[in-house]
Amino acid sequence: MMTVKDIKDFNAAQTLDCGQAFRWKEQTDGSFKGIAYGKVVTIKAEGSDLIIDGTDESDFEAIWKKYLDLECDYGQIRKSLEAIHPILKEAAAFAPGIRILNQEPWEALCSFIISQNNNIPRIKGIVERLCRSFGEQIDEDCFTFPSAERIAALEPEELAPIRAGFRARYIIDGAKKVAGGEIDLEAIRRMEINDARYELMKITGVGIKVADCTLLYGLHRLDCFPLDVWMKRAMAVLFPEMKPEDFGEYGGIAQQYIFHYSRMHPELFV
DNA sequence: CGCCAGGTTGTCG
DNA sequence: CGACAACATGGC
Repeated sequence: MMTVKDIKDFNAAQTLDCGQAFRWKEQTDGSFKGIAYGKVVTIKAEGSDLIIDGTDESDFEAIWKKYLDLECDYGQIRKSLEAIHPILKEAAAFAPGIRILNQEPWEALCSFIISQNNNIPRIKGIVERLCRSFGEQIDEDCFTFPSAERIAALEPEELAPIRAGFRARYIIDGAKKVAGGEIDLEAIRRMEINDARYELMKITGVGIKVADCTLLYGLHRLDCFPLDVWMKRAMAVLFPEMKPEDFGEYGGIAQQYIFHYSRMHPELFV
């Protein structure tokens, strides 16, 4: 158990249930239980403190501090974003505790391949079955996200039980290219943004949007601004005069504020 | 039943 | 080049 005192600009629900990650489950007490980097933890806020159950100082320093992006000054970033547009200011004020997670790159890539033409509850279900079927069991009812190597060895029919539909062969193609070294996610992390996109789009089933989600959520490229159906609506209705690049080096964080704000206010788009 | 969901692909004109 | 159906699956 670890307590992080006096934490600012972080809210577990806003961060873990805003559509950037698909494996965190809200518990009856309002905490969130999840798995990353092979470890299971439960995260909750108590007043201005952040409590992480199932970890210790060493794992916190090695994993969770980075995973939750606690080293980044979101107060400062939010202030700079708020100056860009009044509606962005409103969206940021609506969920000021959102942070962009540092997810495992392959998990982010695979999860967003699954996300295409799909809805969030069903994405969560497919990811859950994927982990339960092919991940490593950590404890009762807890499984890791299966490695690219594990998935690369499967035939499409073996993925049928997770009910990913037409995405099954995309998942396997991605796994083969990552496991085989044809695509080096850590090298992509440091590439110029368009080269990075081009590399990821060598995978069948990865277009610009899945590439940008992988870059933002898996490789922490905060300037990536993924445009899904919600963001396209939001841009057309709320920011008609703006383009993604106008949101600057922290556009990805702006995108997450806007995405969450839009999903919580569907009446804006009827 | 038809439409939609954090899209992408292949195929037309 | 741009438009558009098809792609599995499940909820409404």
